Amino acid sequence: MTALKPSPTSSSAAPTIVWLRKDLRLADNHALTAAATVGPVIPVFILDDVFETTLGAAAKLRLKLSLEALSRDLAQVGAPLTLRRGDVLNVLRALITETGAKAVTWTRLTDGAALERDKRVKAALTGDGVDAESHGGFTLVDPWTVKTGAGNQFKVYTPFWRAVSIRDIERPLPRLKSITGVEGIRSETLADWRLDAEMGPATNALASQITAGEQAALDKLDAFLDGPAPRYADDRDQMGLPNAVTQLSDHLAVGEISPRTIWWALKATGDTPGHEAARKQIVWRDFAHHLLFHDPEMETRCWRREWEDFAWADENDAARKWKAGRTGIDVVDAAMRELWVTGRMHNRARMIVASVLTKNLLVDWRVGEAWFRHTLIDWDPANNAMGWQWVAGCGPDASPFFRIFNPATQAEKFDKSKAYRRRWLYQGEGAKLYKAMWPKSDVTLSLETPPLMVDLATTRRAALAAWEDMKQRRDEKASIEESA
DNA sequence: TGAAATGTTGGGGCG
DNA sequence: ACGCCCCAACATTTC
Repeated sequence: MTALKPSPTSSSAAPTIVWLRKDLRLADNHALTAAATVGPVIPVFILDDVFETTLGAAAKLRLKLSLEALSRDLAQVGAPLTLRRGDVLNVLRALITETGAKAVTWTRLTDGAALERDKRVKAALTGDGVDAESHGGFTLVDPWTVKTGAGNQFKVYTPFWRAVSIRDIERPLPRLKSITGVEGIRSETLADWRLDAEMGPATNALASQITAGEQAALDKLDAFLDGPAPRYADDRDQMGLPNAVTQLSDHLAVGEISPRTIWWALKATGDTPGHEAARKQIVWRDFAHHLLFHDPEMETRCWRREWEDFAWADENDAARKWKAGRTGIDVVDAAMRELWVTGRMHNRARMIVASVLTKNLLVDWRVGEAWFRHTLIDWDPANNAMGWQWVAGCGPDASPFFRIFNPATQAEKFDKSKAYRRRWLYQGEGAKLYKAMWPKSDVTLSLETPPLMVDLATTRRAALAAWEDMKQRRDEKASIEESA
């Protein structure tokens, strides 16, 4: 992480390639600023296997919209975005040959797939004699720098929050107003990438629900600070108040806004319980990346490994009904439609639907994780894996399996006015959007909901029994090992 | 960032 | 006035 030095041998410095990935912004972008400070810049986005295989259908569409916005923004400040598809190392080496670039910068990612790739790229470029330099900023703090008093990783959120909140969080860098670019670099065409292909006929409907780009993110942040921020601690759980939350999750996922920008904007504008609750949410995101960094298998394996023995069901008919929003549990079906139509879901609703899938339906959390990955525009590897495991009971923090949400009780508490359910069910605005998106679906826009697919009290008891079973098998296994 | 079951308490109706 | 019972409200424990 040494600072780039201007080339000592020529007055016109060699260009620097800025390899953009999930930092699609001009403000508080250390990789971009470091490069722009020393000479001409070649911003490049490379569509590689990691993007192609990790992103779901909705996230790919979201990425497309973000790249459109970034492309406009970069052209406006003088350094047009280059698009290339292929193996990252091949693309970077080709660009270096074409342009005589001497350095590559990027913003670090620490999830498993990206980390593997980036290590390989850094080693190879360094071997080539190219200055390869990674920068922080995707999270508030680098995941490996937060340690307990004993020097270990954190496994519980609250102490992690305390440790992060007393740290000196870096102040965001100002937005770059002018960047020296390089002329005549071949770029592929975004449309050719067909990033909307997987959304199929729902593409336009979903796109109409998205406001992409750095400016949109900053506008939403301002709107939040000017309005609901002081009441956020109480109102954030109210599913019928979509404007009580920041709505920044999809912007964060592609890096159109940095968490440090949000952190310092909250610090600067208020000291209410609402402002603190919002900062806590940003730190949850850091916590997720902290956990994933220390357990790179967390996306596919239970964080508490002993939970691999739990008798989860694989994809089944119950799971398919859950995905389709046909469970007969009104708040669940409403939430699953919100997910389809907007590519997002209220945080409280995410916990409720996840609890129903993993506990009342006893379906493997990975089925839900995969569905969210497919449908969320704000999909993030760490947030998604942590969230699902947290609810399923096999994840971190004090969330034992017997914390089983009662959807009816949750709806009564967090959708008392029924505004959320009305919006997404029956004749609500959201329900109409859903119907327009899936004209051939069997969803009727009537007051009728399907019958409850399961009895909540019975399935609750069954889930607790399954948990007892797992514990018993674990104990038996332990005693066999002991006697052996 | 549960929910249900169980335990405790205290006020009021009533004999 | 007093004890008894009922039960709502709240607290604690258990799953």
